[in-house]
Amino acid sequence: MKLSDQEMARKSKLERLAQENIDLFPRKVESTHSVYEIVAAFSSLSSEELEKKKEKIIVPGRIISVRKMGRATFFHIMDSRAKLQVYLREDKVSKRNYELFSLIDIGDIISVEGMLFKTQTGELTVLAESFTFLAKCLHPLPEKWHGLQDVEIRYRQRFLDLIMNPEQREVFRLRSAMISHVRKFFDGKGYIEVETPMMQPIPGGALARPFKTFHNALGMDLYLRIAPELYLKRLIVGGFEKVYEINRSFRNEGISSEHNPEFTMLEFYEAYADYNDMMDMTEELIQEMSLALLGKEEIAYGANKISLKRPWKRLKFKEALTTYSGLAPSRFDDRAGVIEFASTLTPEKQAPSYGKALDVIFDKCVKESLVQPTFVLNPPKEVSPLAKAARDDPDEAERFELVMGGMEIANAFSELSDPEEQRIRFEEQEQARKGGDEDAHWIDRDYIHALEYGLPPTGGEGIGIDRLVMLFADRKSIREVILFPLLRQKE
RNA sequence: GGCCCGUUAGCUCAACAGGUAGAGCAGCGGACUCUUAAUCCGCGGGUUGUAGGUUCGAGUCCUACACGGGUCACCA
Repeated sequence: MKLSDQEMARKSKLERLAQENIDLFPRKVESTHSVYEIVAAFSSLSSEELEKKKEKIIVPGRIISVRKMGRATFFHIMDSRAKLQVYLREDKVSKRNYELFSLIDIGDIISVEGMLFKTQTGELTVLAESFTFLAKCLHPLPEKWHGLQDVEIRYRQRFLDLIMNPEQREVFRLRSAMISHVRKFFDGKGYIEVETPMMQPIPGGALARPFKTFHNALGMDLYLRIAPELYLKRLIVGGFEKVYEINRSFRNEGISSEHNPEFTMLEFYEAYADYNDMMDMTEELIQEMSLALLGKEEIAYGANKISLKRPWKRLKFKEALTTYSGLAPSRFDDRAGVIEFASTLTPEKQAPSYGKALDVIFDKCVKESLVQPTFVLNPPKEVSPLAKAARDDPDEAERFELVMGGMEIANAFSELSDPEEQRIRFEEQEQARKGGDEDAHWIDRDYIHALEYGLPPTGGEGIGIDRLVMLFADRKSIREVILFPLLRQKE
């Protein structure tokens, strides 16, 4: 790897530091505060108050800017949440140490010991008495004014993105807070958090293509899970009334601004509940989350404002089709015509049936129109092999999809609990699979066996956490809310 | 996978119609003890994504490839 002139300069400074007998990789640094803690605790104090306090602090951080003026230097250090100015004077730190400081570059990590004061412009600043070298940054940092813009570098070298772009750090801080909120919410309702297999002999719980792997010792094919659903329902059979899991699922499909091959899903199941209860709980969870983390019930998403005020719109799947698809309601009576129409939307794959065709039309023509949170109720049963049939129509499923900002955020149903019907539905899926539908559900006999021990009436739901973060953080690409999104290998 | 767009110094970007690749920041040297996009003086830094082609001459035109973005398809 060829070094640039700037990298050579940094490397030679590192060597000179080594010659000065400075520990280049110290094991531990004592500190009294983080940068953020200092800013939070002392910013509001006046010069006089700081003077009186004589607070001596030791604070570590990364140098992000330097302004040298002869025998004095101002620079800023930062931590993940704040930055702090340091004032370094030759007469305070000794001539030798002041010269040593010239071996330190923007990007290096140091700790500074000194007293706090305020400059003439009122900025909280550390008057340094000494500094300790903690780590060398061997590459120049991106430009201070524009930061790092190149999306490819931002994703491939996320650490650089995080160093340079504070708003990006905030996205991931928000993501973390959202996940904490989810846990608090369910723990508070008496749910227990569980972990179910990510490697499964039969990938179930959703209609999607899996990643395949192999266990050497057992000589056994395994699949990365496409959903935790069937295992969570086994736990309901086992007697846990309320379970949730928040973790990764994997789908071997296209990558887009709404799809990453591995993504984080919240799934929760509650015995003696149905999909109506799930709707109430979803509204409550997301609305409270917004109030708690964003301080409001309305979120800005691109040019749109999304109101999370309850209750949210509830719309029958068929109504959604007739209202938003642009097709006259009467056209939906012509089953062959609907299949024909759906096929024009997906020329590479003919919709094999009426239910599938309706689903295609919903995806292509309806979803993007639903910006405000909308529960789309009762989609075709045939695309919902794990849901109970609707109470008033045997062709519909007792299921909803929550659509928001044009994206599907959640999917829930009153769980199918009749083992015999489940077996028939699996067999129908098997037929579709044989007919070339690679996404059709596999037959999971062990799951049917579990159902035979009795699954109580159960409501269950999955929420796409990444997409929810996109909405809360106002990001248009799922890669912006996943720390390390999958990219093609370079070279 | 199809189509469109992009790839120039460490970073952010210029370079008209094909005619010696530039700027700001960053870096290096110098001046400067309240600066904060510090300021002032000087200097270095490029296989223009890769490989070919057209041309007297290619960052610029053509072809292929790589990577990224967008979009459609596939898919939640």
